Amino acid sequence: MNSLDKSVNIFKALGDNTRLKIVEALMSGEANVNSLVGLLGMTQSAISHQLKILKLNGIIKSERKGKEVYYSLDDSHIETIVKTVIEHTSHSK
Amino acid sequence: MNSLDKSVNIFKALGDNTRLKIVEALMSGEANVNSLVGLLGMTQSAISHQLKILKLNGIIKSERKGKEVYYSLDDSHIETIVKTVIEHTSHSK
DNA sequence: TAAACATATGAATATGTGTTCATATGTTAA
DNA sequence: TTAACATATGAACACATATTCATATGTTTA
Repeated sequence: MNSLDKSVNIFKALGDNTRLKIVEALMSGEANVNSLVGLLGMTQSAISHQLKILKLNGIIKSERKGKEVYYSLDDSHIETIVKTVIEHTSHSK
Repeated sequence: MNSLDKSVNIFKALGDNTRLKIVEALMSGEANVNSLVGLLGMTQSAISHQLKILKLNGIIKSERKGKEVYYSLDDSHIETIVKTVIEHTSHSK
C-alpha cells in the first residue's frame, strides 16, 4: 500500500461518527470494550467491529488484561490530528 | 450540526483518494480545475464534484479569475492535518 | 450575439461500508 | 471442567457515496 493510500485510510477510519467518538473517549485514557459500549450506547458487536478498523489502521492499540481488552491511542500523532481538526472546525463559519 | 459531526465530515472529506490527491496538489499552491483534471487524469465532472465536497466542508476555497476558477486550501490547518497524518503513517509498520 | 472555452450539476449506477444477528473464541471463577 | 463473563467475527442487509453521462451555467473572444 502506497503512502497516499495509507493516509487516505487514516482519514477514512476517523471519518465515522462512532469511531471518532471512540477516539475522543480514548484521548482521556485507555478503556475496555464494555466501557465504550456503555459510553456510546451501542451494541458490543458494533463497537468491536469499529475497534478493529481503528486498530488495523494504526490509530489505536490493544492490550489484554485478564478477561478484558484495553484500547488506547496508538501514539500522540492521533491526538494532534484530532485536535487540529477540531480547532479548524471551530474557526469556520 | 454539532462539533463532532463537523470533525467527522472533515475526516470523511479527506478520506478519499481523489480528494486527498487534490488537497496534496493544492499544498503546492492554487490550481484551476483543468490543471487538476490533467494532473489526476480523471474526468472534469469527477473533479468538479469532488472539489464541491472539499469546499462544502471548509477544506478548500475558490476564486474565479476570468474564465477559470482557482482553488486553494482554506487555511493552514489543512496542511498541518495532512502532514501530521503522513508523519504518522511513515512511523508505522 | 454566436461560438468557444471553463466549470458546475442532476440522475443513474456500481461499489463501499456500518450495523445487526448469530455464534465463536478466549479467560477466569466455581 | 463446566459455567459465566468479555470480546471477536462472519454473513446479510440497508444505506452512503464516487464516477459517468448528459447537459446546464458562466465567461471571454471573434
